[in-house]
Amino acid sequence: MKPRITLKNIAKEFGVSISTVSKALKDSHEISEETRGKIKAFADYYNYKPNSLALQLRNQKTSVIGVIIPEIVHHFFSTVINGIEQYANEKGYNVMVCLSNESYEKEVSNFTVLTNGSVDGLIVSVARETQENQIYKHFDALIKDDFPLVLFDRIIDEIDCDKVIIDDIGGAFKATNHLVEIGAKRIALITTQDYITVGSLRKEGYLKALVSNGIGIDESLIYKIDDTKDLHEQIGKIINVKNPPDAILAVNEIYAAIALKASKAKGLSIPDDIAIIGFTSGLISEFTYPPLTSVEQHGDLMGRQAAELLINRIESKGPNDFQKVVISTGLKIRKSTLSVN
Amino acid sequence: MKPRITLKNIAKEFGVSISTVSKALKDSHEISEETRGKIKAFADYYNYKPNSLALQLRNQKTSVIGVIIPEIVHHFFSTVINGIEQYANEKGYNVMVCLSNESYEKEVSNFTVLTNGSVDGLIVSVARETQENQIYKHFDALIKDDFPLVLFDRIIDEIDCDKVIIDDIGGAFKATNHLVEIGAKRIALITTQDYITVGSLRKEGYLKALVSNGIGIDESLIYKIDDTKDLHEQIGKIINVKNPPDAILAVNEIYAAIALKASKAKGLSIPDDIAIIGFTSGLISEFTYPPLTSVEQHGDLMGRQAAELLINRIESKGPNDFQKVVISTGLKIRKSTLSVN
DNA sequence: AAATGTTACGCAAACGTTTTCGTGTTTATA
DNA sequence: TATAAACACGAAAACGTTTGCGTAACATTT
Repeated sequence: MKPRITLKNIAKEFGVSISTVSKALKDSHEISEETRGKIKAFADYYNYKPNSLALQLRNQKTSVIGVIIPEIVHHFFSTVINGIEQYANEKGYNVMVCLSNESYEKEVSNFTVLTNGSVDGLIVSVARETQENQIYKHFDALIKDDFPLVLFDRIIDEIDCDKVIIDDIGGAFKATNHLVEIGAKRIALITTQDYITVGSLRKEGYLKALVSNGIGIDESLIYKIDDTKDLHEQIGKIINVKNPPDAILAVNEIYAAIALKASKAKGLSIPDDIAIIGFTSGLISEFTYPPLTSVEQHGDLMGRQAAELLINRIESKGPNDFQKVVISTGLKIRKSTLSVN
Repeated sequence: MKPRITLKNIAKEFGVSISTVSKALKDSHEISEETRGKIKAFADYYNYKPNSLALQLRNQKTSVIGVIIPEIVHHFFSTVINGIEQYANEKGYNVMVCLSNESYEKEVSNFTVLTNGSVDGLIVSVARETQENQIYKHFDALIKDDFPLVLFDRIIDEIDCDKVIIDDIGGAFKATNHLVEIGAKRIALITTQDYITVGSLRKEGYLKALVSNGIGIDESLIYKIDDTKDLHEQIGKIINVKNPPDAILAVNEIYAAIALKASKAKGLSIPDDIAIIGFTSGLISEFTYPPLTSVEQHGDLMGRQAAELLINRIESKGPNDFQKVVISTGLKIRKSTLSVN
């Protein structure tokens, strides 16, 4: 790569000082019209652009936001990034994305790299392993230094910072209510392991709805999927019993789609024999047969919110109280809960 | 935010020079065991970490890779980013993601920001608008300076740099052949506007397969979708005619899924009345009913390749010839082309 | 006793920029 | 004609780091 042209180069070219060049390029009245013209023409011709590293160092500001997420090949997270990027860009920030791959170690290493001055603030969704082990040292270090930090979706209550979450309880509540309304009696919940906060929150909403409808809680209808094992097998077992549930609430799109597939394979009719709702963020629900009723998560909005909180934090002088923003969900009703009759 | 601790702080604390501190922290033998110990303990206690901006400026290296893609809420692109991130990380690089949103202007502005010293190299998939207008000034500027650049998927032939592409021709060829093999006579192609390179390459493979099978080319079976208009309407028109095609090759998953939906709505049986194949990168194809046979694109691999080419370019001294790597596709056969009979 | 070697540190340049504060020269004012 | 502005520029510090070189003070060798 050719070395980039610098102020020093230009200065040498005209036998003037670096500061003269700098001022000339900034149209300072301190520099004569003549000198200014020459320098600007030259700089323009050689496509001079100030080295942003130097500027960042001098201004003690990078205008970069770091984002650490568990994975990127996941529709929900990409919509969030999209939202972050949109808002950040409007405000003149760039986005640096790092993946933890659900690993604690990787998350910590991302923290170390990003908080060494490369970014002005951090937006994080916690890795599964971190949630599992509950080791938050890397967060504590940031908090102690008042480093701008926003957690989203997979948050940690103990950490004192701005947070953005989906209204998981409300979403599951609405969905479960809907299932009750269409006549379901034995509503199964397909969820994640307990340490995944969103999983347990959705379970909470599910339980709340059952209670408020006077339906008894049947623990045997709550299935906790292990994401590291075969999904089709685990979910198949829920459907392939003598007396399967008459409705299913799945905490994500994949679980719901697999349950749908398994139900059809067993010859059950949907929604008449079994109604299915999934939390969603992707396009699958729309294209299954029948299409899946789903709890919509508005990842874009979540990303925008997170970015807004972070940038406010970065640019604010005084200490403000930390906020916890809740993004409400929508229930998109499709054929998997809508009897044609 | 609390100001971060620097070498200068530590130096002042112990009344030594900055260089002494720097050397002590690097375990230099030039510094006495005693001084070294004190300094390291202090630095450790206050969690000193060298400011990476300063290092980047000094070393003239950021260890950051810039990635510019048209959109991120797109399964294919997220898999590519995933691949890039994986490989980059293995090599000690970080990834900065920018979105062009298919806009020429945004792409240019991303170029400007990223090439001002923030990144060591750039991986780009060209925005639709740029392909449409064929204005490549921003690329030319980079090429002239030998700035490390890799194009992927949506590439520009005229630009002299490393490139990674999907074997679009081969993929479409294989898919079309498969359709012929299962007995299709009137194979429609649902593709994009011509200026989208991948679209026209896939069309090329489609045509090649027809020719090699001695099937006449019927231009009226080639449908060019306008992404800015209603997809369901445009694709519906293809199916809802007296004599619809008996097979469809769609250049992406969404087109294929919509065609499938429209066919079912019309009461056509799949694959017996109409067989469907889509290029894919997402999960939709797996969960439609029936599941869609698809041309798999291996975005992860593509990302890894792009990152590898770029990092080699960044780290290589002498000028090497530019490479064009072709990632081959797979044909995943599912029920949409597999008659149950 | 002189020469040499070792130890333990500091100085200063370099990366590229901005900006404050001089300062020498010219021009305008009293 | 002396004095004050106005003009046009340069020096240097600052952001935080690394590193080659210089050098005192002390230790060892011949």
